[in-house]
Amino acid sequence: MSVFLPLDPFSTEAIGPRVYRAIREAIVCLRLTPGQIVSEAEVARQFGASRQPVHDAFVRLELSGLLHVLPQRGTRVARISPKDVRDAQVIRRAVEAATVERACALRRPESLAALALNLERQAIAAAEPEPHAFLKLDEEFHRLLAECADLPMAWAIIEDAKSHMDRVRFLSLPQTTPLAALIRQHKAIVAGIAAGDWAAAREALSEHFCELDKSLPALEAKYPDLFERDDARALGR
Amino acid sequence: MSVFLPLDPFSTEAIGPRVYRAIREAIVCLRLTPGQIVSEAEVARQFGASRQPVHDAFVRLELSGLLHVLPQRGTRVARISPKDVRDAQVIRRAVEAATVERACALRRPESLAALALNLERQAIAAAEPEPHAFLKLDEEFHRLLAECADLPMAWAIIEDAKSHMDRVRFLSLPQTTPLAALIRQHKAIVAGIAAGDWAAAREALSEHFCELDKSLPALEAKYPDLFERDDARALGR
DNA sequence: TCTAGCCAACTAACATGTCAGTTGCGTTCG
DNA sequence: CGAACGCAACTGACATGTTAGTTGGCTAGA
Repeated sequence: MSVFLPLDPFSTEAIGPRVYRAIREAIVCLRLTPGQIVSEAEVARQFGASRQPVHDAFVRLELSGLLHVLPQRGTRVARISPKDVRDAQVIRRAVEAATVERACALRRPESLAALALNLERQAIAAAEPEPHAFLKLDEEFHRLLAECADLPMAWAIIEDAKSHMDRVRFLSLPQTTPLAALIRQHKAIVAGIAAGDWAAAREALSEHFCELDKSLPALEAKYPDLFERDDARALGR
Repeated sequence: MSVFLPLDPFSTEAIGPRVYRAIREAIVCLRLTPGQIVSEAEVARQFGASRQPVHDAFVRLELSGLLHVLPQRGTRVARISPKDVRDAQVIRRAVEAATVERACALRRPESLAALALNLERQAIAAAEPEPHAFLKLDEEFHRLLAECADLPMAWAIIEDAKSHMDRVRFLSLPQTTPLAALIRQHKAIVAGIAAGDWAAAREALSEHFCELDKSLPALEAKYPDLFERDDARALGR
């Protein structure tokens, strides 16, 4: 049993992007452990593909900061770096605020309808014991926000920042913030956009980012091996 | 005579990153024309390297939106897209504002000293007829800002956004904004950070972004072939 | 003249071969 | 026992071979 979701053998999509998404998903969902060593050849073997598409994926994941490639030595899944998580949050807060601001200015009816539909689905998914469906919808929600602002570049950045924050969220899944609060904030954001009320939307968004920081120190104490130490960059440990 | 700066044959740095930088620089400085077709094999030949490092560079440049790769068909230098330029500006404004805000909070003496030194050099470079030195220092200035805020992620984003804006700037080089105004804004930003006066720094920064928009329509009319048309994505043209 | 079809030449995607650098583990020598 | 050496096994970087998909031009047929 592999840590990667198997590739659909009937898909006509190129292998490269599918391998990339599969590896990324495994990292963000912590099925690839922070700090774990991975090798291009070994991962290629697991996918039944050649090293080339895996190499391309590694290049992209290194750019996102999810992998650390040490030339001629090896590659490891980036440990969770509290600084990186906080920095990603700063970036995301700035970019997503600008996104919401523009969404307020545009108020695209189709995108707002898509957001409303997504909100309904969130309410349903929140009732399930399995959090996976909700997390997927949460991702979709923020993608739709960027679409609503007609800012695809913003989504690329938010997606990257989010990946670092999501690993922490996955780590704290049992004692996570009640989903009801998140949904309430989501609804307030959409309401703000629909009303063209930037201040309200911005306020709701900024609440959305407050939770994470509090849980970080406890998690770091509980799972020290998954966290980056400020010193020591050796391959060992 | 090639559009690429030749690679230093004595460098011990890996070929990949050097090829990447050389291609990127050629695109941003418009020595590779927007819309121009490039091929991995041909570029590799020009560098005297294999296709592999060029391929890796293409992957990264496509992610930045500076290249458009059409699978099995070809790759072309992205035309200047007014929407992309404006979107990049929105992103950069948001991220760089957050950067300056944090720089104001940190007020790192070493980074401020480096900024001060850079400002002096800008004043000297502004006197030269050749704008290249100044543009290099401008790039350095914004990198130092991110360093001052201890936000390396922000610099990666700003660098990407900047590349799209810089192509427009290169296009308008003769009738560009007087450098004196830019330097004045730079000084105001640094003064604001040094004083911990976020409002002042933010104000100076936002002036910094006002120039570009005005020149876009005229440039688009003057060089229609270098600009993205909203329709038509065919390889021809 | 126009059209349909074939084909050569190109592309990037994918696969694999080769290389230099790194590492860790034995072994050998002090 | 411990330090130094050497070697085998690994890594990703780089090189190159192979393939499928696209394109544009030529030609055969109307």
